Amino acid sequence: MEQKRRTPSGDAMPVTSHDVAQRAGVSQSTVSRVLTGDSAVRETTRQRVLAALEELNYAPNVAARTMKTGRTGAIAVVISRLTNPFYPELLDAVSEAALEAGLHVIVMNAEMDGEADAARALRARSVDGVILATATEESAKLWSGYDRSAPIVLINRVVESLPFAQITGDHVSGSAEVARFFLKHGRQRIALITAPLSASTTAEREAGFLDALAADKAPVNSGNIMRAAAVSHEEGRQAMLFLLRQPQRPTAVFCVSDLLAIGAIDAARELNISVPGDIWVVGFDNVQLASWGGYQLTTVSQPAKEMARRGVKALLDRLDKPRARTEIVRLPTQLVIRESARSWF
Amino acid sequence: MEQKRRTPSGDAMPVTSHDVAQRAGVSQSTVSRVLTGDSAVRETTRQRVLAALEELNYAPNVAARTMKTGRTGAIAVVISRLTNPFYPELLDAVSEAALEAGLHVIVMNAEMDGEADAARALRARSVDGVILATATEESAKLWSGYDRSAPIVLINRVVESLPFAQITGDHVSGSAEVARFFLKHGRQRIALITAPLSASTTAEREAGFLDALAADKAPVNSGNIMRAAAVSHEEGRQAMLFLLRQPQRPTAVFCVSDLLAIGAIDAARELNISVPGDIWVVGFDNVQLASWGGYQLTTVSQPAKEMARRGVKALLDRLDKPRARTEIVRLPTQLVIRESARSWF
DNA sequence: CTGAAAGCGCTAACAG
DNA sequence: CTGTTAGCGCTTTCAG
Repeated sequence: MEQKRRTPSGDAMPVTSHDVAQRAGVSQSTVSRVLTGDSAVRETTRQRVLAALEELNYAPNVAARTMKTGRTGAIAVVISRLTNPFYPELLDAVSEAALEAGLHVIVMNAEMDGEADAARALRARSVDGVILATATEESAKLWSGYDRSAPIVLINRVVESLPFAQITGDHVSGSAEVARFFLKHGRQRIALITAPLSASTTAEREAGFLDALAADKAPVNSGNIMRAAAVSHEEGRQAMLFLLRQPQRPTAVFCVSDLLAIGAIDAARELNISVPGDIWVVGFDNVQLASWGGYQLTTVSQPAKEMARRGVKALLDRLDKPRARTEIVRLPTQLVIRESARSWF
Repeated sequence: MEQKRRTPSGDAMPVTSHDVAQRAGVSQSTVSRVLTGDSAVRETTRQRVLAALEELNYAPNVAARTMKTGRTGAIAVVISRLTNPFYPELLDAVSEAALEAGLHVIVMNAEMDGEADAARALRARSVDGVILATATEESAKLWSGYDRSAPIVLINRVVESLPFAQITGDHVSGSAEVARFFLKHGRQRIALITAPLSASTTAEREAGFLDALAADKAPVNSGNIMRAAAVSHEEGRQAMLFLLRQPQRPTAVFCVSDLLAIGAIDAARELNISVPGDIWVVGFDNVQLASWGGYQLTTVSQPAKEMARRGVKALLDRLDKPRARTEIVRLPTQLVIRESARSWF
């Protein structure tokens, strides 16, 4: 057994490829060759190196490798607080896809200046690329220094003015489907609980819904459009309380997010108003919770897994061939009918 | 305006401290001094460097800095899939605490070999430390090479055989409180929905509950102890369906996790059995969802924020003074009474 | 106070 | 096939 190298204070020094080389009786570069595996090494020496690697429990110093290769093996994912249950699902999906590609995921919080942090990380080369899950028009100036060849991808939300690859759901048609669903079942007084327009997802869902209704000569009464200050359970609840206390209360409400819809259902519950007996409630996202007995929410499902998978893939493509063209992809969405909005015959 | 350096293929080269030095008319080491700020620099030259820094939009290369300083500015957090809503809340809290400390968070998925990945990252020096949120006895061998001075901290779950700092909740007394709550309100037939014992949280909650009942001469009938194969809505639901179909069904159930409890409530709902009229249901964690109208879950609250804050602090302490002693801290928990288990007088 | 110079550990030419 | 060598960009002595 060799003597471990030690600092003056007695700490064990980390094992370097030099230590491995010494132990295997080869040069340091041969160790490197075995590690990277792209250059031919005689099988017997390879075995010797492999053995030394194992015995010393060696792991290459990532910082040193990064300096040479320019690759860190990590990507930043900028996402909102995880209080909206759609985001954990999306983050999980991104993590899984990244893991498959051998990449580490650094999470940055959009509400805590995460986008600026990600921009800094990219310039500092501490990540190979960035996935923006919650970009807004506000983001545009932050990324103005980058062109389509930059390793940046948007998922979930879209920002048309940005030149990067973008993967989102087809929110317009998903919401239009909700509108037609209401009309087909003769819902007369229709309401909308929406959110700030800064998120493209919200804007598209709102437009898709309202336009489809207007196209059918059934425009929504402007008094029935509630714009929540944020996407949260409490905001959905408050908006619904307001709607339900009107003299002529609506008979169907579309909420641009499941979280708002769940707050809305809870508001109805508080007032002893039956969902769907007295009022239908529909959400958007199809989070896990939407399928559980407490809510049984009719909603539009978004392909979060697919979005994540494609986002990571687009990022990897960009790293390999920066000049390939970028595009905005819209994945199909689908109405999922459950108890919160359905007819019984 | 200076010429940007370019690669042969025409890409803009990243700005280095050399570029900044040249522009400011000083040596590269002076730029470094200004950057690190620990060495005195004449104010006028400092200003000149600062200006150049700004103009070139410089960001120091993290890999190069890491090589010199040994610090990466990132920590790994190993956590389970985010499908149990307690974990996003915990991760959010950790992220926030880490951000405050100027650290990036790399998320690793315990179910996808995240612990091994974290161990590798630590040896590769791609992270400064590791927070294990979902460690089990299984983890022990992975970390056997490390002693108390290693930058590793456990939060949420505890593994006694590990020598690291550990921050958890007082699950035993929280669960005992549930037991006494049941007894005080005369609940006779008491059941438990628990989970695999590999998680210390589960083991402690289970023991705390059962021991408190036994101490009061009200031991739980072994037929009323359901051990779910995993912590999920579906497992909670199935366990509850079984309990409710017994001839003498229980009048109170404690679930070792809110997610199980929510599944249990949904099972009761399916069978038209009233909660809390026919049966009380209590969970553990106090996730956000527990307070919403669809479940109104009585549960034991855990200080996730505090756990995260302390975990990050413990890690930072370890980095600064590796020899300080480690300990297992148990933060207080608290019964939160809501509709799923309460009496009306 | 400032510049010159030595490496951190690795990869990738370049010579044998 | 293998060893020698030159840096990657930064921090930190060491000399002025």
